[in-house]
Amino acid sequence: MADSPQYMTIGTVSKRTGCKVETIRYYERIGLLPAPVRSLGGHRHYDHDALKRLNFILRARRLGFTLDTVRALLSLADGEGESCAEVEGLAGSHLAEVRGKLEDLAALEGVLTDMVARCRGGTMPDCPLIEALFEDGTAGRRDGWN
Amino acid sequence: MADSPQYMTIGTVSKRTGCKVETIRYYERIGLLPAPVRSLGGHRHYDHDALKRLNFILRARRLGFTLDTVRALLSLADGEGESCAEVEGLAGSHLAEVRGKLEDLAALEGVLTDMVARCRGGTMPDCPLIEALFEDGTAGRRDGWN
DNA sequence: TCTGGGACCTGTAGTTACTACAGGTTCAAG
DNA sequence: CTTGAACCTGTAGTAACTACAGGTCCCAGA
Repeated sequence: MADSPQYMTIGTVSKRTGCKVETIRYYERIGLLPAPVRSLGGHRHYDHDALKRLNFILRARRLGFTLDTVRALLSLADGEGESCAEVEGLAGSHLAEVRGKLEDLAALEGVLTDMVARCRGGTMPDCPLIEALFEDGTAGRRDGWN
Repeated sequence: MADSPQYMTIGTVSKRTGCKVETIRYYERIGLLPAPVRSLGGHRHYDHDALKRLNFILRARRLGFTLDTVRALLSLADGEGESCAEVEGLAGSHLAEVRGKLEDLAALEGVLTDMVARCRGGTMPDCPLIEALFEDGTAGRRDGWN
């Protein structure tokens, strides 16, 4: 509204969305954003729809959806498919995943808290935390954690 | 005890630890595991210390420590440093991270649950979940989520 | 003693979701 | 017309593995 009437440069879009310039180009490369029109010199010019679409992507990402799921969500939003039911399916299974991760993390937190607590006070070798890692004892329930 | 008296092949180690063969070789390549002795033909032969060390790594990974932190933990376990205090530092800051992620995930779960609930029943376009992603509304507090 | 095939070897490329260059071109203000 | 910030492409790096391809070794059974 206050910047430029008909188009935005990639830098402007970046500032408005908080998404880095390289990431915007990346989203275009992998086909999440359509290729925008270009200036004579080859600079990208974006319109408001592009901004809306990028914001959609960014919000979905913030909610933890993978880019593949975002792609699916976008094509549903674009009108392919029966929409609501499918969207609910995608969101539902993502939600299940999130709940699984929550459980794992909570368990992890417990074990770590324990370990750190046992550590308190010592300053010499034979650290109980190191020992705990060497001894057996199933801590944290499954892999896939970074 | 029941397998082979003096050495184990990489496959045996894999079965005993649940760690894939390729991952074991990977850990060796990046210097987390020492290079084992080799047979005349070039096959790796592991002893019990190697098994212990690998189990240490795997447990630390299950607790969500990064390989870099595991490396630090291992060198502390190997006797470099004052041990306990430093270990507590590493574990403590990891714990803080885990707690941060827990908070984020919990917030996420709330928003997703809401969205999915709002979706219930509909089968036509104008899905409220898609709408929610297009509209403004700060959902999920920070990035870094996959 | 020979042989078949499963286990092992190295080295490279793919995965996810970006980020960070290098080396060059364009745009717009002064 | 000149600067220099912003833009361009293309490639490589990040974490922590995983998955080949193409070849070699080992050992149990005949």
